[in-house]
Amino acid sequence: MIKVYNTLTREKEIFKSIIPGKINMYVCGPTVYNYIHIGNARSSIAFDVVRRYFEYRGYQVNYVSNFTDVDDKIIQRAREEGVDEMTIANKYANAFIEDTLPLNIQPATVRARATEVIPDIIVFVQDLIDKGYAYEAKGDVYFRAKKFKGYGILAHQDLNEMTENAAGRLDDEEMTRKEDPIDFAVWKATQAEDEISWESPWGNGRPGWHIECSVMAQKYLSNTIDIHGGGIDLAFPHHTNEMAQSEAHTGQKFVNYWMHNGFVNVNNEKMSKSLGNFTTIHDMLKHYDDPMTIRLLLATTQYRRPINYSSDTLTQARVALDRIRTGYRNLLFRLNTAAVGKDADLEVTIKKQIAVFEMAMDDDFNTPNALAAVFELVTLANTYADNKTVKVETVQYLLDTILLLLGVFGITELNDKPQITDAQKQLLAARVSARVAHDFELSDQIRQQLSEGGVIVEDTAQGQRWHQA
RNA sequence: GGUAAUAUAGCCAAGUGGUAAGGCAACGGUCUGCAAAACCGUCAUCGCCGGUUCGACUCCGGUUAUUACCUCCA
Repeated sequence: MIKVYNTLTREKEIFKSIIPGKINMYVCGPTVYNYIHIGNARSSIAFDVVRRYFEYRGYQVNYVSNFTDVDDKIIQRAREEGVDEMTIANKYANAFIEDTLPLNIQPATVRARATEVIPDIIVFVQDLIDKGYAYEAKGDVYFRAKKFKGYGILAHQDLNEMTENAAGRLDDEEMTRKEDPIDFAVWKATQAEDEISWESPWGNGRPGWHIECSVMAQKYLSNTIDIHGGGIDLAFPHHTNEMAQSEAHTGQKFVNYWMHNGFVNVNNEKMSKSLGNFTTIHDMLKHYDDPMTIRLLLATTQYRRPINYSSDTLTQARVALDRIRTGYRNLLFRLNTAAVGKDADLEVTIKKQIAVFEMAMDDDFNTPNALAAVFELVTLANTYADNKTVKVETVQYLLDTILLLLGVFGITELNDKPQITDAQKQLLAARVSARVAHDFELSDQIRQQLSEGGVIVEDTAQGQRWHQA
């Protein structure tokens, strides 16, 4: 029984999919006008973990995410760089794909793009007009927010105050177009001749922000979807508006479970493109060669909580991951010297930790508690590996279990295939001989030499063990 | 101003009405030719003030601080 915190109800609810065994989820992807930063990555990773856990639990997950590839910021960026909008959009959409690959984020089942669904958007908007939920004004089309019952409840905002706030921001010209300051654009008239645009019943224009997600969620999933995810900042206005549009359009509930991840902070301030205090994944990957550390770092905090990003927390995550890898390797080394059979008692203990892991993840994806269970298994692995005799089936079971559970966090490789030179192989062999001969001076010297070449040698009761630094 | 969230050891971070998981760091042991790795042990009374309760860190009220959202933003 999996419980999911639903932003709409502000409660953890028992999860039940519409179709048994299958899940339709939509996660808001980036507006592609810049490289993604760690905050954006957190969102992708948080929902990747959600997806992987559902898959671990046996669900078939249909995961749709989008690129919003037409938008004010893209147009502005194109202006600044003197290129057309699609050049910008394609560049950063590709960068997103490149940057998320090393982070081991599974590709969406469908990766949709706003510009690919313009005809669907136009149909959608026309329907809103036909139903009286939207109106055209000088080429723009606005949604009558107050006509939609319950507008604003997702973000728990007071309608009157929202209206006041909105009014304060609008200029006179906008006020004359909008019936109500709180109304939002579902279609925007083209502002300049050279701007990207599509023909529509309301003249040349482009989609407003929000509408693309409503359209794509419906087109690639269904009228009612199980889960809709995104950063907490999207609760308002983005998801609020999506919900209003979609439900006005279909007359059905749009989303059963709204999930929102917390922010990544830097110095206790949110990391954001507008504040300029962001570290892009693109840059980070250039200077940091162990992207799995990011995945572990994010797993140490529950997805709804804010997380502070710093070199300290990153280092701690790196060390923690090393501990897991070392334990895994230590046990893996015993595979060579394991006896046939299994240790039934230990397997019972392992199963207990699996249960702890699952209980934690069932509770709204409590990765910190789940991770604690993994660490218990690592300690078990190290302790077991220290035994005089170990049984091959149990060693393998423990190895498989650690990898299986970490796989839910997207950490799917713990022992990168070591690559050593023939010379290093010979040195390792020579060192074994030296130790047999009790020539410690020579063996220490060889160990030093290997270490300089990045091969770390350790001596155990079962002989010489080595790994790459 | 409105609406929320958060406040737990040096750091990161879970958690329950009955005396605080896990990781990092630190300290002390064990093992080891040495080293490394590992294992064992030690290390907090939960922002502040009240209240409810036999008992609260866990509920209620207040207070302080921090952060976020209130149409750029994951």
